[in-house]
Amino acid sequence: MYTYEYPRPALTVDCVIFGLDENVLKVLLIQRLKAPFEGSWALPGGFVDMRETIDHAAQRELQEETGLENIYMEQLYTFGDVDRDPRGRVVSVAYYALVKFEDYKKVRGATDAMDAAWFAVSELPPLAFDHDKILALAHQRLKNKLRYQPIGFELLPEKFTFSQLQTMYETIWQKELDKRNFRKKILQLGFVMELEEYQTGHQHRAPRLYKFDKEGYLSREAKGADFEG
Amino acid sequence: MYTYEYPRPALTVDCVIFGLDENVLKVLLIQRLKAPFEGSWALPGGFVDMRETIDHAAQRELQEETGLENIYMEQLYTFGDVDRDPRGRVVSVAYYALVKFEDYKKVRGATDAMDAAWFAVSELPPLAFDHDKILALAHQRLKNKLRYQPIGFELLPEKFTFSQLQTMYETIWQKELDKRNFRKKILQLGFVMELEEYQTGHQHRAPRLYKFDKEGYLSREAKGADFEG
DNA sequence: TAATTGTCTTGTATAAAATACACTAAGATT
DNA sequence: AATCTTAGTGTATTTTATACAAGACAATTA
Repeated sequence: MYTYEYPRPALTVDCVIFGLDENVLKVLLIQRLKAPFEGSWALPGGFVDMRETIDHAAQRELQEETGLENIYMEQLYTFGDVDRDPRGRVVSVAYYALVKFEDYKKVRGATDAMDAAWFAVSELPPLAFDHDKILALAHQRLKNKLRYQPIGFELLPEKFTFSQLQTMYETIWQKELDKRNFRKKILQLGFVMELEEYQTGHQHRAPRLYKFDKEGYLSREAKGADFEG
Repeated sequence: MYTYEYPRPALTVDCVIFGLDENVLKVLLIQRLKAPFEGSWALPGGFVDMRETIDHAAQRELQEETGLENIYMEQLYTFGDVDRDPRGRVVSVAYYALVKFEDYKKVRGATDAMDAAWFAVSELPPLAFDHDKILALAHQRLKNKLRYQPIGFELLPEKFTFSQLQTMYETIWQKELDKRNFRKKILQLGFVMELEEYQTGHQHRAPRLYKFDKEGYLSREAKGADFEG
């Protein structure tokens, strides 16, 4: 038992993990093992330990509930409404990340969850707590972030075609893009490197493969990829 | 005394309040009344009560320590390193806002602080805790936000001249702008309304006054003031 | 009242970036 | 060889960003 002079809210973390399955944006959910919301689907998450940073808590909870390890997540927002948890006052710091769906396609419910599974963002089950709000904000942020930073490469295999890249952008933005202009813009940004390899095995012309050009990206960033001034 | 089954971090809020004094970007600090860091300058802030949202806690603490009331603040980031507070584990949700410096020029240390005062962002005293980190992040965010949203009008009097507006942008961005191009861009954005009034009393041509055009801004936002696609 | 001072206000030419748009190329299959 | 399907490419137009200099006007002073 732990005693304090003043009452303290409990502190949790919640993780919004996005992945791209073909052309569908999905999110990783767990099925809750305990009350409240027993059996409901929810974002992976849990209580922050005293001896870990909140970033670490997010990583740990994700691992414990879904098995995903070493996922770099970014802090999203802290949710602190008074009645967001029926157990009492619980403040939750939300994180989000993009992962390669292929690498984590088969998730199992790990230690602290009945089950874990991917759901299309457009067809979600009812979620526990205020997790629908958290997820909506994360989706919003994802869309914005993609504009300025070359995240999203994390969603693709190491070598990818221009079609795959474009489809990813179209999926996350929910909008069709022109092939030629898209190619022009991406090449101009210098985020990708052309490879001398082609993706074969389909019944049509073999598309060239590309990979993310980290150096190109960083040198651009150093130059100051600023928009205004 | 309050007892819990598991230990809990304490939860605080901290507020970064920016104001523009002539051409100098300033931030509102308080001088701490108690240990730790007694007598040090720090961001206004304090513990979250059980029956208030974290947003409310930020407003309340700001009021209690500086007297500023009804300031709309935006959540910035949550700081959760293990050793950021010598008293033990304390997680802090940071908020930031812009206020009209003129309206709050004379701050007093209110109930919970020895003193409160404005400091130029470029000439800060040593700060308590990790408040330098918080402030740096807030400044960063402020600069970015100004690009996309017409905040900053909160920093000016209701009626302002183009010079004042431009000087504000130059101060926050720390960069000189071309007068003609600046005027063109702002007018094109439709954020301001021309008034039939002029600012007199100086020994030179009287500049026209403008005010923030909320309708113009909102209609633009509805149209989708998007940058890409 | 004419000249001076200091800021306010305005336009145009050029360069860069975004957009719209349609055909040929090349594997795979029949 | 013909067909199917996706890959790949260029140009003209519009929009936006940038660079840049002179006259307008109110107040003050000679």
